[in-house]
Amino acid sequence: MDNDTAVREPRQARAVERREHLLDAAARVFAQRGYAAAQMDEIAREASTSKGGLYFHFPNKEALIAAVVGRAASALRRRVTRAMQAAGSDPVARAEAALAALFDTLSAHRTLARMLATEALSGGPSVRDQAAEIEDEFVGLIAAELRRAQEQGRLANLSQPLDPELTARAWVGMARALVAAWAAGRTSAPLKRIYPELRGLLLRSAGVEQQLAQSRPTEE
Amino acid sequence: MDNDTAVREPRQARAVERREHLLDAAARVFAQRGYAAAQMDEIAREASTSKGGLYFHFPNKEALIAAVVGRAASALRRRVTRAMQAAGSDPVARAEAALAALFDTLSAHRTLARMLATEALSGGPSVRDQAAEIEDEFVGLIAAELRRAQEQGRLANLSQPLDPELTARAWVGMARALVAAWAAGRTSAPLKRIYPELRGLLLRSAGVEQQLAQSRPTEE
DNA sequence: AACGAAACCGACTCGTGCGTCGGTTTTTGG
DNA sequence: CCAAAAACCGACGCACGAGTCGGTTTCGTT
Repeated sequence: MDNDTAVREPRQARAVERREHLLDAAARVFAQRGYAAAQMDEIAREASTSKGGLYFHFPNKEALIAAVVGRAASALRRRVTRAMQAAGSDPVARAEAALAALFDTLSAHRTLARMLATEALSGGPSVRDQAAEIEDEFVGLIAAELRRAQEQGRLANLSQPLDPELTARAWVGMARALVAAWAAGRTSAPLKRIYPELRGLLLRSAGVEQQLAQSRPTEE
Repeated sequence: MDNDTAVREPRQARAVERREHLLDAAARVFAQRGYAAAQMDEIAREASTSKGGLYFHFPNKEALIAAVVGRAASALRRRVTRAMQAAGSDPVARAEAALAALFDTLSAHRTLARMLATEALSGGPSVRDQAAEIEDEFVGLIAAELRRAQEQGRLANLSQPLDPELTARAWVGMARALVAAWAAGRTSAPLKRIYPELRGLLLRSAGVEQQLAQSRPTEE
């Protein structure tokens, strides 16, 4: 009938939607089986399509997992930066918000957590590098806030001032370790109890004076 | 000639020695290539032997990496427990000594660090489990000391006392993150500077009063 | 020396799973 | 309604690498 008021999705949109669908399926399979054990056939089946259809959208397995990891990273990045903005301008609050968002997001999606914290390491070197870069990105984000906090004298002043990047990496390492243990079911502690305690460890480690130490439930 | 004062190694010893040699080669290759990409052929070549010879000592690839990881874990365990003994009876000193030994050992052997911190994750589920168990073991070791320290009132007394196991896991997570970043060359900080700072982060995070905070160079 | 067992060798088998490709269906534009 | 392009299908080809196996060498024993 009418073809200018048409509601049809102009191909591009369909393609994007389809791609998304495939990525969902791939993420599920990769998360469950790990990179090596995940088979392209199974991913296709999981997406109710065929290998040919899958290969129409992604040139090979490596590119597929790269896309999956990349998308997960974007989602994470979005959440973290939003949380930081919402936290205002206080660097300590922003750094803490970033960690909280990271922790929340990962623990809300076991799949995503497994993906980034574990399975990404089992792919080829390219995926490993990709995962490392993502981690570095978050470390950088937090390190920047710590640096500002330090300049404002919000951190403990020690004989030698602490290195923001090193501290940020340690923070992320803590969070990752706790999430990983939880995701693998190796810890008895329920999630609710973990974060507040982690928060305490983080802040104390950097010598932040905890004037407003009320546990503020992790938003979202 | 004489057969009771014989110096010959009674086969058993030779076998052990050979096995050790093979494990060395395997460790190198696994560390460099990762589990999946490491080929039995290459390991054999690295050990200047043949695939048949390799398979005479190990039934399959899985068993081989399990042995490699197991041996590395033993070495680590030996060092850590010795360091703890040497640290005396003070629980805080013992916990810290354990971490220091862990950090020292890993950072002294890039190969070993890659093995445990990274490559172990890329093996099959069995290896992953093995690695997780090893980590849990160290976490338990440290958690026990933290618990004692807590009972002696050496830790910050907060509204709710901190969970020793969770704290221990966070500590190990920190150490692992820093070692991994260093081993992958993603951090500019030289090793010498890393540990003292890590030590500060650790102790502060648990609210330990640092009466004897002198940096005591990591022994060995 | 002579025998048997342990240790070692490397060419071959064989399962597996990635990626291809000719063909079919669906969508789009005219 | 009709091409033509896009999207999809799934059987097949093929490389790869773990594990096997018959044969050879080394070593200890008598």
